[in-house]
Parts: sequence; structure tokens; C-alpha cells
Amino acid sequence: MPPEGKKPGYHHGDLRNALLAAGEAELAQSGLAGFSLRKVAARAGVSHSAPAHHFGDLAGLIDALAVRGFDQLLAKMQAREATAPDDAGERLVASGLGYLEFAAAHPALFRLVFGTPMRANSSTDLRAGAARAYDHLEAVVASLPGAPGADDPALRAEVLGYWAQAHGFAELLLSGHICGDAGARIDDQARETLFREAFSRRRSGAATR
Amino acid sequence: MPPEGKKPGYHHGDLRNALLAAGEAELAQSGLAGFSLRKVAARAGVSHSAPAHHFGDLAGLIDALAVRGFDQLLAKMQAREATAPDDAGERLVASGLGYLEFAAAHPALFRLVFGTPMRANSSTDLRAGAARAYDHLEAVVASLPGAPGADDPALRAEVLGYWAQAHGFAELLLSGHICGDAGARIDDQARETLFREAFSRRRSGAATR
DNA sequence: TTGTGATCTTGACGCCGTCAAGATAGTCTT
DNA sequence: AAGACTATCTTGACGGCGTCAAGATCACAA
Repeated sequence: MPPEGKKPGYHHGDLRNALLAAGEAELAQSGLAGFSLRKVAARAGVSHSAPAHHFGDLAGLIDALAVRGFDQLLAKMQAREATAPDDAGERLVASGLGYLEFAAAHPALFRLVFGTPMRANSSTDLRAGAARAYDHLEAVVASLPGAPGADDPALRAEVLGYWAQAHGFAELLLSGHICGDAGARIDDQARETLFREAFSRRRSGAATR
Repeated sequence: MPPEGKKPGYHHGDLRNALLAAGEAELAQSGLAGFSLRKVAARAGVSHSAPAHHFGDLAGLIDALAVRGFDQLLAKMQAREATAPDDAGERLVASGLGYLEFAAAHPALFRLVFGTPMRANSSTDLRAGAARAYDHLEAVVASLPGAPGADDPALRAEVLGYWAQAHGFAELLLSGHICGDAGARIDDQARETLFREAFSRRRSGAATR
């Protein structure tokens, strides 16, 4: 039976995607702390070791979820850029705001994506997803007036500088180190204006050297 | 028996500190993934539920380790600043390099420190440790020529901008998204020059607006 | 000497990831 | 059409985990 129709009992038909969806739902609802293979399986309505056949082990499921997470992150960035005025600088700011938007909307998934170190044993899918996101950011940075050329190694430093600032801002937000005046969770709008200010203050060059 | 001499059997004498040291050793050796209360207890040579009396539960031990981690992080920043020339900008760069140095030297502890969100239920010790680190960075930023005044809300944005960039760089390093040319782990020296370049490119103001 | 409270151990519980073995259902061959 | 094969999913078991309740041991003070 193709990935259509109800579950006829023993065989699911599209269990892999169902498990990924259940995993995202579990992350969104219960966070990353108590994330468990058995809960995901139960949410999908299958036995506790059904996921093993599709993902191998817990690391495999996390890897697959991270691939989807990277794609969603990139999509958020692009969606935000599409709303920006036709200016390279504004597009870069919008890209960062999309980054923050994703982290705030899916904190557990964001932490999962960047939680497992990207090593040689990571799946090629995951490496490809990360490369897609990086390449997109690089293209945005390269379109800035006065940016280093595509073959200039300084471009890498430039891209990493922007990426690090947006990523650090997102991490500090999720860690609770950037909060409202009363220590409460920061508002969506306040988050954006604060990032805009911090981001453009840096870009205008405040000080020495 | 005061916290001196060998362990006379049943009572340890200084178990709390011994458990904290064992926890750091366990983090350094086995990382954050398989970190377990029982392993820490075993490493300290006590039964599996001895830590409960001193830390309550696993979250309590992690909280206490995070407090020490914040202090070590701040110490690394200050140590690096002490080696910098007497210039506000250089001191800021050195502070960031100390931040990176700590993250690279104690990756699991670094992730533990920023892993658990800082919420209202965090211990006052932890909040104080985080505040000490922030206040120090704020002082360094405030000493920059042309920096906003201590009462100017723009100072906060400025501080967060610098913090976010250093923190993001550290996180991306630990995530393996900043690596050498062949995808291998980046060298200590290469890390520093790359951060210096990314950091100062931003500060010199590369582009529009 | 006799408590008395702090400290640590022992044992149990349920949840976890993983593995081995078996049941079931499509698919392919003849 | 019948049988075999393979992919898929279930069941049951194992050790490790955090946590709790109960008991053992020690330091110290009355």
C-alpha cells in the first residue's frame, strides 16, 4: 500500500515520515530534555523498537530530524528575506531575523540541530543540509557592496562573523540570557528590535582600529 | 573530621566538592552525552544515591557545575585580557579569545553551562555567576572609546552584540561547523586568527548603511 | 552514656536504548 | 496459483538510568 490510506494493522505504509512528524511534535511539546525513542514510537502508534528498522538507533533519528531542521531553518531565512526591501544590507538583516524566528518558534529542534557535533560520521544528508544553509548565507553576504570576492578567503571570515552573531543571539535567547526587563521571556517584537540594534551597531563600526 | 585526611570509610568529609570535581572529570573525559549521576558517584567512590543528599537531583548537580563553569569562563576571559596590550579594543578581542579558549578546552562543560535554560527556578548562585560574567563584559565594552554611557540603553545592545558574536563562534566551533580545510578539527592558532579576522572585519564596518 | 541529626548505603521502581527472536505482510519467482 | 523471499513490525529481555523509601553509620552535644 502506497503512503496513502489508513494503517491496515501490521504494516504502516509510511512509518518513516510518520516517525519524523511524531518526533517533531514530541520536541515541540516536551522539549529536548525528555526526548525518547519510545515516546516517539508511542506517539506514532507503533511498538517501541519499530524506529530501529528505519533509523538504526536514537542517533539516526536525531540525524534525520536535524536534516529536516536545517531545511526549515533555511526556509525561514528565505521567507524573511522575501519580505525585505531590495537592499543587500536589509536582506542580510532579514536573514538573521529569520534565523532568530526559527530558533524562537522551535527551540528544541534548533538545539537538536546544533546539539550533535557535525563530524565525519554524520550522514551525508546532514552535511548537505548544513552546506545548503551556509551557501545561501554566503550568497547574501557576497551581494553586500564592498564584500570580498567569491575566491577571496576573507569572504569566509565575513560569513562566519555574521553567522556567529545571529547564532549566538539565538543561543543566548534560548539559554534565557537575553530577557525582558523583569527577567521575563522577551517579546517577539522586542527581540527583533534588540537584534536589529545590536546587529547594525556592529555594522556601523563603533570604535577603535 | 574536617575536609582533610583520607576517607575513613562511611563518611567522606568533603563529598560535595569531591562530587563536583568528579563531575568535571567525567564531563572532560566522556562528554555531556552519557553524563550520569551514577557515574559521577562511582568516580567519587560513593554509592549511586549519595549525590542526592548534596544536590537534590541531577538538575541540582548540573546547576552547581554550571556555577563553577561560569566562574572558570570568566577567569579565562580575564586571564586572556591580562596578556593584551593596554587598549580597550584589544582587551575586548582578548576577552572573546578567552571565551573561545574556554569553550575549546572544556566543550562539555561549556555546553552544560549554556544548555539548561536560565529560568526563574535557577539557583541564585547560578544567576549571580552569569551576572558576574555579563557585568565584566559590559565593563570592557563600556571602556571602548565612543561607547554608550552606563545609563544608555544602547550599551546593552552593544554588549549583547559582542557577546553574541563570541558565543556564536564558540557554539559553531563545538558543533563542527567551523572546521579546517579538509573538514578536520580546527587548529588552536587557526581558530584565533579566524576569530580575529571575523571580529575585526565586523568592527571596521564592511559595508552599507 | 545516650540520644540526635547529618551523612551515606541498600534495594526497589519505572523508563530508557538496544538487541535477538518471532510474527506478519507485501513481492517476486516459477 | 503456490511457494519463497524480504522488508516491516512486535514481543520480550537485558543492563543502565534517575529517583524514592528505608536502614545503616558516624560525629557531636547534652
